[in-house]
Amino acid sequence: MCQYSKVPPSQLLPVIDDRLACCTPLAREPMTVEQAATAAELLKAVADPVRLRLMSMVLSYEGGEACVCDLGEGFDLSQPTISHHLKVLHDAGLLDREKRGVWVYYRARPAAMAALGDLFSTDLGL
Amino acid sequence: MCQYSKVPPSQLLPVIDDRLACCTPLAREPMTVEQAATAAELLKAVADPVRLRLMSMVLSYEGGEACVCDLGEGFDLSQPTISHHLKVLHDAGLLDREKRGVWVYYRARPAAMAALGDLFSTDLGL
DNA sequence: TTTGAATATTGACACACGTCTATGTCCTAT
DNA sequence: ATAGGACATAGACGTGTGTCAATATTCAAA
Repeated sequence: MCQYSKVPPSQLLPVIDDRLACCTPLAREPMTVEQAATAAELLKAVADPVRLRLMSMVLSYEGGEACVCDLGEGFDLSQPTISHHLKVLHDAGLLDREKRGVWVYYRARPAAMAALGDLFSTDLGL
Repeated sequence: MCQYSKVPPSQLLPVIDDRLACCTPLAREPMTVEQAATAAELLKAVADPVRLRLMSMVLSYEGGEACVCDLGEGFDLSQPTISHHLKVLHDAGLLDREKRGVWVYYRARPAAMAALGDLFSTDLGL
């Protein structure tokens, strides 16, 4: 629980990102070396139980965003460790970050989520 | 290219697996610790550029299966390293393995692929 | 301006991971 | 029975990763 009393103010504007519109579905044709490298970076960021839970918490919070002070709970981990995991997700382009006063809010980037979804999509091209 | 002359015989029967029907979508509610652990194992297996390309090659091969002798090409890696990566994918439940004569054929497990797809699915529940 | 709280950064450490060489196993053809 | 090829396993080695304690930074309240 946050120990400060002020209420988080506004919603974040959705951020549009095209850096990740690279990921072909896994199943249609062999990936190129570059596609595989890019996709693997994304997947490595998310391939950790703590980071998966963090992503899932951010996504299911009201407004799709969450304060670090709320995210830290439920983990038996030190504050720097949580901060580290959030940084990994942010550096991979999966989470957006906004500081409001003393707090920092994280929000999932739709483009990155879509890129992950596309990787494992099974629709046959139409 | 395979150095043996015999032609790969039959198709594999599709394998039905329920061990992986565990993965809730990431976005609807916070994952449990167990869900995150299971999903992270799957993701870690696939979060490597070589393994991504291997998966993609297997999936896009005719009949959805591929011989190790064909998979090894296109990589600047030793045969044991390719074998190691295939084992990782197999141990994670992503690839099925069948030995036919001297060759070994790998085939993607639909249930595991579906589990990965579900993780990042954005459909809202219906 | 000083204090205290929220978060990030740094540096250290143990462990996991990707790769290789060397070797083993299993199958087929001779 | 033997030889050779396809694939797996074992062991070694360097690098990457998750974690922590300690410290720095930034902001708000008093």
